[in-house]
This record gives sequence, structure tokens and C-alpha cells, in this order.
Amino acid sequence: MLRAFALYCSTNALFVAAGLQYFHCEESLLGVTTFFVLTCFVRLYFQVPIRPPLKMPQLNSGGGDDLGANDEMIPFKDEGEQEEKIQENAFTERDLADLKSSLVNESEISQNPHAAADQGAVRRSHHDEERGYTDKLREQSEDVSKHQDGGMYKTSPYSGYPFLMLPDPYLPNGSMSPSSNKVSVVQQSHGMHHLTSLLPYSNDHFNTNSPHLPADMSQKPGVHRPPSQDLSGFYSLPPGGVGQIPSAMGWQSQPVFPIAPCGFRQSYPTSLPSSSSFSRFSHSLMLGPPGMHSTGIPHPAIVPSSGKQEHDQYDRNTYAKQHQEPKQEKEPKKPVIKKPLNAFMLYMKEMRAKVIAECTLKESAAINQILGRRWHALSREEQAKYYELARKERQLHMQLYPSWSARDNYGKKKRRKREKQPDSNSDPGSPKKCRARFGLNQQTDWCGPCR
DNA sequence: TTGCCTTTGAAGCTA
DNA sequence: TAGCTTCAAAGGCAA
Repeated sequence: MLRAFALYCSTNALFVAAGLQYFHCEESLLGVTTFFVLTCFVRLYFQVPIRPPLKMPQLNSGGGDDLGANDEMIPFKDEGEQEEKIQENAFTERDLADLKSSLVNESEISQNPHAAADQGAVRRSHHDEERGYTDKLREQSEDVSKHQDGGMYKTSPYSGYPFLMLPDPYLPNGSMSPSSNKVSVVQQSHGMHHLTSLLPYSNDHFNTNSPHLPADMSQKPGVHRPPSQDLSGFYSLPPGGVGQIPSAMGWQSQPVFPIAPCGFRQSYPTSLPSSSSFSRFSHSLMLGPPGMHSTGIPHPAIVPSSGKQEHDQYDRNTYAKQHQEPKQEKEPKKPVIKKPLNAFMLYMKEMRAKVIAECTLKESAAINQILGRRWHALSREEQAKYYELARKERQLHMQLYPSWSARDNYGKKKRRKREKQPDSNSDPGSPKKCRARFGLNQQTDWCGPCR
């Protein structure tokens, strides 16, 4: 029995030493140590399970008696069986190391299981939350790498984007920053010459408080008001309007805007210098009849009622044909007033040529996809410029065509009923829906989560 | 020849 | 009021 006790103590020297250290701070060290050693022996020798402590024994807790030193156990070793015990001891040390390791893991988990679970949940939630963004990021990064767009792309707005953005502070009092007052519409395509025009929106013209504009911008549609002199220079009068356009404002006398290469319509100068400026003038319109209102004032929103292709054909040939074929005079087609362009359309007009040049793409569907992603990648300020331009366009359009309604053009395209497809309006994740979900202003508030 | 594709936003319509 | 539809630009493509 005693021999077995000595043997066990020698083979479990580390364990016993650890137990001694565990109680080394006690006053009655000798009694506690003796009791602990005996208890350990009795428990382990008779295979009574010992519950490991939740906390690891504090080794070398600093100062005090080093009662836990291994040499304390030397008297228990049986020197005659030392070699045999060495191997055993090594084995038990490995077991003890495993036990310590398991205790460490258990301790770490048990110390704050909720925190660990929360951390995991947060990670999962964060991961799920960012998954959509990362998908977009991946798309964008692919797009960036694909198109080698060094300057156009910015750091992804998805990263670190606040979940709920504050209301968009852009355009306080309806005005923009001086830089945003003019939007560069540089179009460069396929090595052609630069086609640079500006949209020098003048606050004098577009500020609702401007004396140039009628005070009652919200006038009832259908009530014609003679347009202001400034506006008459770039927007034709409403069909049937009583206003007369000065002959000097005819297209022949207008400064010619450069013709966009590759058939691209030139981005129109939305801004209006007080003397002579246009809004949404395309090169085709500059050629004459296509956008020519009956008054002789060209306007990009006015196109032949037969549609785009006829419009394009009109651009190229109709002017000459019109002089050769007087038939058209017999059947004057009612001009169609197009919808004012929204912010994204303005952006597309500006950036399309650049994307085409960069990506050597021609299909508008693919280009528009790229532009759509780039649109979302734009900063708030950059998008705000286009929102402001679009807003002014609508104001101007409303001014010049007070009786016009978007309904007027319904059915003009004769579009077939499409199959149900997720679009921007039906997509719950679309910026429009997202703004509505968060109670944000549809035009001015930024929709962060949708970026 | 004409509509589709593809994008976002504005406006109109409907329930 | 929410949800849906249409149109605005653009050019290749298919029927």
C-alpha cells in the first residue's frame, strides 16, 4: 500500500505539485498540502474521478513559498524504479499537458459563453450583412479590373458605409456648390476629338427664387404663360402657345455645338447663358428640323412622332428630303415632346462615350449595366449634381410645356407586354424602395444601404 | 421595320 | 398610399 502510494506520488508529481501550488497561499500549508496529497492519492489510486478545476492552477503566482516545486516530491520517488517511472512520468506529463490544454479551452469558453456566442452571431450577422456588399464589391472590382478604369472608379462606397444614412445634405436651399453648378460633359470616343460642352446651369436661371423665372412655378398645368426671355432661347414654346420666338433664336443663328462622333448625341448644355444657350441640344437637332418646333426653335425634347429611328433618319437625311418632298408639309406630324431626362439618364449621356471608349463595347444593354454600377459607385456629391440637373430640367420642361404630361407619350413606343421581370421599382432592394422603406426623400435623400 | 435588351428615376395609373 | 407600368437614351440584335 505504502509502496503503491509512493509510486503514485512519483508518477503524479506534477499533479501533486500543481495541487500544492494551488494552496500555497494558505496559512496552514503543511496541513493543506498533506491533506491534498493524500486526497489526490486516495482519489486517483482508487480511481475516484477528480473534477478538474475550471481555472488553471496559478503557477508561479509570484513570491511566497515555492511549495509547488517539483523537488518537493522527490522524497516520494522510489529511486529503485526511477527508470521505469521516468517513462511513466513522461506519459503522465503528456496526459497532464492534454488536461491543461483541455482546461484552457474549456475555461476560455466557459468564461463568457454568451460573448462567444454573440461574437459568432455578430460575425455571422456581419458576414450576412456584408455579403450583399461584398458581392457588389466583387462585381465592382471585377468591373474595375476588367475595364481598367483608373479614374472613374472610386473606393467602393460599400465598405464601411453607414447602415442608415442621414438625410442627404446636398443642395441646401436648392443650390449647389459652385463646382457643381457646371457639369463637365466631356465626351471622348474612339480617338475622336474632344467634345466638350458644359452644362453651365446658372442659378440665376434655375433658382426658384430667381427673378428670371415666374414666381408661380407650381402653376396649374395647362395654363400657358409666356416663357421668360431667357428660357425662350433654349426651350421652345409649348405647342399652341401664343408666345413668339424672336427670329434671332432660330437654329441657324445658334452657335453650333459639336457633333458627337459615332452617332452619339452630344450631351446638351443644360445650362442657359442668358444670351443663347440650349438645353439638351443634340447635334441632330442642330441640323434643323428634327427637334424643330413649329416656331422654328429647336428643342431636343421635341422629336418627330414616329420615333427614334425615324428621328435618326431625320437627323441624317430628312432635312434635304424635306426640301425635295413637299409631302410632309401636307401631313405635318405632331411633334412629340419627350420626357425630361432624369438624373441617371443625364449621367448616361455624359458617360456613355467614355465607357464605349474604355470597354470597346457597343451594345447599349451592356453599357447601361456598367453605367448602372458606376452610378451607384458615385459619391453623394457627384450624384447630387445630376439630381440637381434633372430637377432643373424638369422645372424647365414644366415651364415650357405646362400642359404636357408624361401620359401624352404613353403608348408611343407600342411596347409589348413584358414578362414579369424584376425591375428597379419592383426590386425591394432598389434605391427607390429602400428610400421609401427608410422614409427618405426620394430625390434628395441618399440611400446608403442600396449602394 | 420594329421591339427587346439594360440601366435608374420620374410620373401616371390602379386597387 | 403602395405597387405597378411606362417612358426617357443608346445601339446592337433578332424576329
